[in-house]
Amino acid sequence: MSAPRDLPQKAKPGAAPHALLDTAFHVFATRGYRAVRLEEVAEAAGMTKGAIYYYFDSKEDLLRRALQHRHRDIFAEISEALAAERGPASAKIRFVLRKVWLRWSEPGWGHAFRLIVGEVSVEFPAIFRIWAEEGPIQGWELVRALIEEGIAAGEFRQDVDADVAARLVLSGLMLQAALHVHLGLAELAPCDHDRIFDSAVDLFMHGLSVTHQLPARA
Amino acid sequence: MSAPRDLPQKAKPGAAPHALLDTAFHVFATRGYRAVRLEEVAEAAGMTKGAIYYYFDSKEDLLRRALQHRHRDIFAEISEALAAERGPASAKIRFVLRKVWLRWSEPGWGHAFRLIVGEVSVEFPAIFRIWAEEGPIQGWELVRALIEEGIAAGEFRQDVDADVAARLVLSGLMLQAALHVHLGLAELAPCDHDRIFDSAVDLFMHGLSVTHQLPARA
Amino acid sequence: MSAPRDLPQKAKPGAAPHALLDTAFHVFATRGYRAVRLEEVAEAAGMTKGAIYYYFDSKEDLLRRALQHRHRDIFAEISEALAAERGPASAKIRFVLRKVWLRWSEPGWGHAFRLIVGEVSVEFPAIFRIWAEEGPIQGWELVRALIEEGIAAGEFRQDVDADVAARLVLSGLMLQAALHVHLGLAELAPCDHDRIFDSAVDLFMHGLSVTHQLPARA
Amino acid sequence: MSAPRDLPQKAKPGAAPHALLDTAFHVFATRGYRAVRLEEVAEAAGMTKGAIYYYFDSKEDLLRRALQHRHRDIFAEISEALAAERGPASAKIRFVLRKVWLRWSEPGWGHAFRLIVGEVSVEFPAIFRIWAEEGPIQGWELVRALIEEGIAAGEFRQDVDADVAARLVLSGLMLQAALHVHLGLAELAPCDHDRIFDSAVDLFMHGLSVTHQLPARA
DNA sequence: TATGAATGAGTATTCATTCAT
DNA sequence: CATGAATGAATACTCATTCAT
Repeated sequence: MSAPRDLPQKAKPGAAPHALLDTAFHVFATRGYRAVRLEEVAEAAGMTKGAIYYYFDSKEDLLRRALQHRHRDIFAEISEALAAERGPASAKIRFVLRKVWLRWSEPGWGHAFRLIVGEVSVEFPAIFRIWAEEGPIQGWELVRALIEEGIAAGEFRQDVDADVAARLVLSGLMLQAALHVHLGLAELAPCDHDRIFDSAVDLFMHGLSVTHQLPARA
Repeated sequence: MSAPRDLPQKAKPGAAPHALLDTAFHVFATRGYRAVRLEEVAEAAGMTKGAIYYYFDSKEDLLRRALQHRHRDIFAEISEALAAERGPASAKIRFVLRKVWLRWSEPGWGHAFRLIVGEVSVEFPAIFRIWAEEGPIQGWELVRALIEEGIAAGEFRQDVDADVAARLVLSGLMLQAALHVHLGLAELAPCDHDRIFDSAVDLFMHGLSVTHQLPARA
Repeated sequence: MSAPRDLPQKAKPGAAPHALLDTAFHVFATRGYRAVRLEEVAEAAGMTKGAIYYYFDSKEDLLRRALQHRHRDIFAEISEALAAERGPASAKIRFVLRKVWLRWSEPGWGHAFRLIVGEVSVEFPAIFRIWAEEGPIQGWELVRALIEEGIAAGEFRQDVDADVAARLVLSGLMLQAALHVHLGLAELAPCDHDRIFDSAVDLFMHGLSVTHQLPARA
Repeated sequence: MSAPRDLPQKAKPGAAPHALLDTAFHVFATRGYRAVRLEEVAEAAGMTKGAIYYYFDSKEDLLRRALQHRHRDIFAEISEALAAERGPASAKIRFVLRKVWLRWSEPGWGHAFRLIVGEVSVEFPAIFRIWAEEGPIQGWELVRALIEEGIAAGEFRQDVDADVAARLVLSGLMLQAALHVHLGLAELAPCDHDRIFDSAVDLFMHGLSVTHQLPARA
């Protein structure tokens, strides 16, 4: 699936564009849309430039379709899966966060993040907008709803700002995934992958919870 | 910084390159390093391509210096400022977070983030590394230290994972600044700028605080 | 002409290439040999590029054969028809001119003229030469002979330059047909189609005729 | 002026595009717009491809400007020169025809004709239209007016179709120039250059003149 | 026969870089 | 210092041609 693809093999006719899209996405994400020559994409896909132009109108067209093809509306999927979940809001939130953390930790995701935030956002703003709406924004709304559910149930504090809370935790995990897992910060500032998730969610849940603030010691 | 550059001829250092660096940074950040032609940078700076080559060796050189020039070691500055701060760890953390949030909210910062994460990370990994070390990583360490100070002082829970907590809150605020403040998400999912900060810090402080978990209402 | 072509496999000669040749000729003539892609020819002919290569060796081969196929040695035909004509030279000339004018007025002829004069002349000079010899030059000679017949019969002036006269009238009608009838000048400078022929022949005949020059009125 | 240009020499700065336009026109006219590579044009102009793109946006742009640059509104010039002419309409017409015949006999004109009729007409119809309007059509009108002047003066027959007469003689001379002088027919069907003009004009004048038709001998 | 897929040499175009003035 | 002009290597894209099926 998200495997880097073993390139040299002959692409089956008919399925060729499919494999091509995966390869193109991978190459663009890894090396940069602008920085990579179409010929390199072709080579990586085991074909020649001409073949790409048989299927796509231009480099831009290839990128667009590659993005569409790779695009999985993760929060729509999660919403569905969530419907089957029972239990308190905190459990549901934990469920959601685990799902996204796993997805964002998949190999290649960080490069996709880089591609979209770094290049698509300036070169194809319309595509960036779609990503933003179906990605982060939808995520914020899903989690915000769950937090509000928890507030209504008395599980979380009345005065929690559900919207901002959702934004903070998802943005935090997303950027951690991008920087730490994919962009090399794991080597510069090592931290166990599971620990990041567990501690982050713990902290987040503490922040939401109904509490008694103890008087400061001093 | 704005070093005079040792060039064969009588190069009068200073003024001109200074403005050029700002312009170059702005144009690269806004429109993309790869996507923008040097001629456009020159035009934006009110000179011609040739003039740029009087000051810089190449487009890459221009980018490097522009990044250096714009780079302010924010956490070093904050560390210094922090030295004068009295009060509990929570106050110090709030002080630090406010500083970074304001800095990250400055116009153009989000584009710089885009430039660095999106283009520099793949094209000039060494520069990216420097940015990472002096930026996020240093930030994480500064805040982690303050959290540990709070833990030691009994102000925060003993079982808080200071490292991850620091990562989460800084990553969260950083990506919020980039996406929300600069990359257009403010229009797609409006949220007041100050509220994001205030609510986020509130949530974070709650998450750290020593608390009495009340029995669930039901 | 529509020769079966000796190809390695069991090539069923005939029908298909015939239509193809017509289509190819039309497309090349209308849109330009160089400017048109073979794929467009194929599409216009209701087949695919590959099929064309079953019948023809190359784009050039297709053009050659299309030209041959469309080529009708008009002046040879006219010579034959002329043999049956009785009457004075002027009548024969009128007969010939009417024939060529009608032929040159046929739809598509102007584009063929364009193709041959505009593209074939520089890209395939040998083909152009054949066209010139069987077309204009043969025409000039045919008409010149008729004029000389008229001169010998005392019908035309002794001092008429039969060669140049033939050239002038045929060139004039030919370019009028090309420009006026086919290349759009009819809209920019309207003139009735039959009138062009009738008046032109009238003028020509007056020019040839034995006359008494009257003294200028003033 | 219309000299083929001695290419290797260094183009003076500032005047470069001027020489380039001439060269480009020459190369396109001689070898075909579509058939010629931009690099060949550059080479012929003593520069490199890049330099052409410094001055022109595209190959098409170069052609357009080259056509404009070379374009001399011959009939406008002739109209002016004509104003100084005294004498009967026949003399004026002879004057005009001589002018155009000389112009159309200039080296390179036939190639220009080929370029415009053969390629420009199908690829850039708008430019072709302009050429048609300022060339043939304006010529027809000028000569038609002179013929009408002659008719009014009693010099020419009342029943001459001035419009068609003008068309015929100009088209005849134009195509003779193109085919005979420039496109190689002079070798296939030799005819003295001056004789073509003199005999053609003689014939034309006879055709226009007031005459007494003698009874046919038979 | 005919097609869809693929090729690769060719071509227009771009753009970082150079340099005489 | 600065510019206009020019370069040429790189790159997107085209299209005649091939070929397995």
